[in-house]
Amino acid sequence: MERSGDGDPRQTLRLLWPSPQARSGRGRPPKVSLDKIVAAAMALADRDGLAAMTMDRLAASLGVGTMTLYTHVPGKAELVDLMVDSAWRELDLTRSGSWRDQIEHYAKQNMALHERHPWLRNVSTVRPPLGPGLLARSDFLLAALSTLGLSAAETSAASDSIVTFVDAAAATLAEHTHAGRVSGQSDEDWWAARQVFWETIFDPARYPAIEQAWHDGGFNRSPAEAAANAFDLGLRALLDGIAAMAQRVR
Amino acid sequence: MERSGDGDPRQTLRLLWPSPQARSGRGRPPKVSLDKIVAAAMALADRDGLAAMTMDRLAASLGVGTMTLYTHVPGKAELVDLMVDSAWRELDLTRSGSWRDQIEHYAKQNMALHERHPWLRNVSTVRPPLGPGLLARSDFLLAALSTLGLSAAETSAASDSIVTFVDAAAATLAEHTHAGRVSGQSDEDWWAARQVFWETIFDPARYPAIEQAWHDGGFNRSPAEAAANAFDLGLRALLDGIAAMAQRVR
DNA sequence: AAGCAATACCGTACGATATACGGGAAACGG
DNA sequence: CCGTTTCCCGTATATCGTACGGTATTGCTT
Repeated sequence: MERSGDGDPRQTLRLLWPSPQARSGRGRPPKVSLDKIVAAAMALADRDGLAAMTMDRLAASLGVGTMTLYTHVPGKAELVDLMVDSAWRELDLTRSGSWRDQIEHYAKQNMALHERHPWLRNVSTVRPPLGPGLLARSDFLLAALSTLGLSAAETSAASDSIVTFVDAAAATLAEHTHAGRVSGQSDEDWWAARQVFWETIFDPARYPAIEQAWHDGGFNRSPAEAAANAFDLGLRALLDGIAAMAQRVR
Repeated sequence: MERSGDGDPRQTLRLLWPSPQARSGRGRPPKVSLDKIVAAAMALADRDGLAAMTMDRLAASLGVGTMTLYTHVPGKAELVDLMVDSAWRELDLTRSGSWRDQIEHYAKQNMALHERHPWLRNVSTVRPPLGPGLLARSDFLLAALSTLGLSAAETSAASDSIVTFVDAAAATLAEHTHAGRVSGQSDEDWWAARQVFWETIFDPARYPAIEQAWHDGGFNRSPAEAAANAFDLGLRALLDGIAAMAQRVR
């Protein structure tokens, strides 16, 4: 599969930041609005996965003809961009507590977001749409980190690294939590394959460190628990490291 | 859009770990081998992007009929799985120096890998194919981290968190380094949109922290440089944090 | 030498998908 | 009532992945 999103960025921008031009009143009144299309697309992707979100099905779920969608959106890629920014706008970015509390709050919110919208992990996070959702997130993180006394470049890099880690970890965690419920691929197959792999194929002699970790109980947890632990430990370590850098500056 | 990879995991396993059954000699001799198909697919994706790697074009590049590919591979998803593991097998995992040196070596190798195979960022890293490449990587990381004296669960979580961060950061960096050279989307558009955005749309009053960071020169660097800085700083912080955890255990 | 079994090759056809095109319908102002 | 504007949507096309079934080429057996 490819990645979704990343339509013509100029088109996407125009849709994300609509100029407040009032409708002239002339012409046929719309049956659907852009907002409703995006909302319906998200609902469809939430329920059946991103692959099932086809223009045909989306139009049907709105009770309109397929080509009607193209009066409101230049193409599917731009629509996915809008879905992504709309999702980000759901984040509760209330500020409270120390910078660290704020970052951890962001991490939790991000987890919940991926839980609600599992399709987010199927959309590339590189070169995201420059919408209000993304900007609000950046603003939140930069504000939280700016209290640390790092240089502007370091603050920016720290923010980016947090975004990178948290997004990736949340996506992984959501994948395992949802456990293929919707992912378009039967989870039983995956588990069966995993079983077969460990019992039949895995060669302990060739991968001693893995064997050792297994023996020491490092893999006793379910994949979902393991992902959650990796999320927690990684975030803690990352923030500890950033805090230490700030300490050094003072 | 969508993500590639994630074919039937059982089929993929069978292909990743071929049993050493010698060909009987009977039957028509193959014109192509699985290895050649995977190599050609990677070359095609390297040059023209993953979206351009269609079964038709792949077959043509091998001088074979399209359906011939299906004698060697159950489907495209499985083929992408094989490409991914094959890419990971390119990592040079020579061990030398401290645990930290080893992790940093891994990070550099991973960067180079994404540089060579930009399409990797379009393939989901969740639930990766359990092939030799993935196992070698896990073994390398677990071995490096096992010297720290953490518990087995912590070691495993630390390894996972490093994988999460490094993969995501390397993918982001490669995206910006390649600068749309091949990504299937003209980079000029993106830059133009970015320009327009900052000059026309961005509202400083609404996003004070971003405005402040901009004013302080936090965005003076190119996106590629910024991504590289985020990679460096994030990895440093993450490893500092893990080292501190290990310190505390002793 | 002739038949047979096994294996690989591949042309054709089908269903799914995004979307270009162009005509038709509904509202408004004049 | 007519022209203009805006939106709706049926039809058609190009691109994919791949199911199906027939064909070609080899070694083995007799």
